[in-house]
Amino acid sequence: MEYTVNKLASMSGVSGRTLRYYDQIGLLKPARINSSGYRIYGQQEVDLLQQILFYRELEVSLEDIMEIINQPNFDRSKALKNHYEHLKQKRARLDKIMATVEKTIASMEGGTPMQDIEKFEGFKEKLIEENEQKYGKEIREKYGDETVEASNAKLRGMSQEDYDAMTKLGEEIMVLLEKAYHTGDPASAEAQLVAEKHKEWLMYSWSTYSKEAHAGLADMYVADERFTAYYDKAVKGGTKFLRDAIRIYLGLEE
Amino acid sequence: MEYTVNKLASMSGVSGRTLRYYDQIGLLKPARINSSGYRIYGQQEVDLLQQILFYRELEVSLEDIMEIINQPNFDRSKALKNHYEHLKQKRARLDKIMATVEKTIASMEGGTPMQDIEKFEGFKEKLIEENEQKYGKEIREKYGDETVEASNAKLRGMSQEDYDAMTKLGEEIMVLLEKAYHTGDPASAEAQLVAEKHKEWLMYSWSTYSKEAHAGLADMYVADERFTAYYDKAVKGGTKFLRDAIRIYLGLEE
DNA sequence: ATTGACCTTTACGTTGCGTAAAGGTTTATG
DNA sequence: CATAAACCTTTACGCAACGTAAAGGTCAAT
Repeated sequence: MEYTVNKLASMSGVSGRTLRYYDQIGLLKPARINSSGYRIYGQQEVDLLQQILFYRELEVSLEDIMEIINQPNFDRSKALKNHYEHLKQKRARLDKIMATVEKTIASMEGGTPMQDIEKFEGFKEKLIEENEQKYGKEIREKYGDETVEASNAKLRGMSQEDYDAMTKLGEEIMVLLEKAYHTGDPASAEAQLVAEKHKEWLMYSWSTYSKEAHAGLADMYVADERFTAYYDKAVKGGTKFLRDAIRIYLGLEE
Repeated sequence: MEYTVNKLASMSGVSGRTLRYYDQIGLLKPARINSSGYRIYGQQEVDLLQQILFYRELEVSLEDIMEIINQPNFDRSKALKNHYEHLKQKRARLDKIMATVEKTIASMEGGTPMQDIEKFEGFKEKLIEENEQKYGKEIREKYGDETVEASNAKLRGMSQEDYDAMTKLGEEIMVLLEKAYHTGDPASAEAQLVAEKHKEWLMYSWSTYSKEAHAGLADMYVADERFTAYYDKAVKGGTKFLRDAIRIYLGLEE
């Protein structure tokens, strides 16, 4: 039995375009081309197409399918295990997304305005990243992954009330920072108050607090333009001023 | 505070290209363009970008995000619920795929050659579809969804042994069909044997058997070119011959 | 004045086809 | 037997959300 494109197409449930495309990329060539230029497929091609569609169903890319079917002694088992890991990651990601969407819907039904939710989520992610930047590089080795993960977990699981309090504290810090900045002295009472509030603010997210971690974070604020931009919203140069105040507050300088 | 593209980019963790693209599609326009043609973003745009990225994280398409952020009284809750259903379907599909991959790997480790597995899966799907075509249209209403689902489940859960037996029987039918065809008579003993074997073959997949369903399936074979092509592999015209034999076997004709 | 670090626009590549458009071939019908 | 209907062909743009040059202005510093 021989089939033209659309015959094979309707037999197998794919489109004619798909078969021409498979021919084009060399995935499935017709058995021969007749005198009028028509593609003619035979039984072998039907079987091969079955194989291809099997892998395609599993979301294997056409490129990978080519490897699988073209190399006779290809390690299919290894390839599939590899593919399985991909799928697993994909599902884990999907699960996380779905959880967030669920939580978001719940918050909305609870009356929280959408804007706040977005900010909340966006901010939490930023904080986690902040943590990651600080801890990730130095502290992960020093204190182990558990400290970091615990901190991230604390953040992710933070209640709306805590978040509100934290946000308020954060805004307060910005106001106080601007005032303190105008004293011109990071050792001033005003500046030291900001440093203390900043520590308080940190406690919302950090599972454990240490002076060196706090000082390190302050340094990172100055080094990382994202944080510089954030604290400079209060006053230009505010980030550096904050760092100095913190270092004095921690007794690292005078 | 004002930011150029790459400033905002490194602040928010996206690329400059992304911001230019968002500008291009009208998702996020800069606050203004300076005299040199540079894009300048302000605080409002930073906040808006935060919002956009929040939804992007949830795998909402940029097109949908535009709707969400551009229409002030847009029903975000409804949109998110809708989106959640999408994600649910996606995960269900992923789960099915992963189950198949797992089963495939297990079979391979059990020593089953890959070819057989592929054929097995491909064939099962074909059978399920076959069931669906017949049952889906007529029987779902008559006998209810349960009959159909039971049948599909029976197929999907079929053991390798049953499958092998079924395959063998299927091949036997093809051979017998060709022989019977040459008698020229669908009422001949040979043809009636084919019809009986075909019923036997069906029993592997059907949860319940009825004459009318069998006759209906035979009609569908003739009507659907995929099945016509399949049975005509034995002999050209074999499908029609098979249908006639079955109808006589069932006592619907003489 | 030149270098280097920015910025700009234009445009092709990615994945797996869908969907015309323009034109030759085969089959069915009047 | 002519012509229409039903096939087949190739070429090529479109899709989502950017990545990645390429070619060329602008700005700050040396």
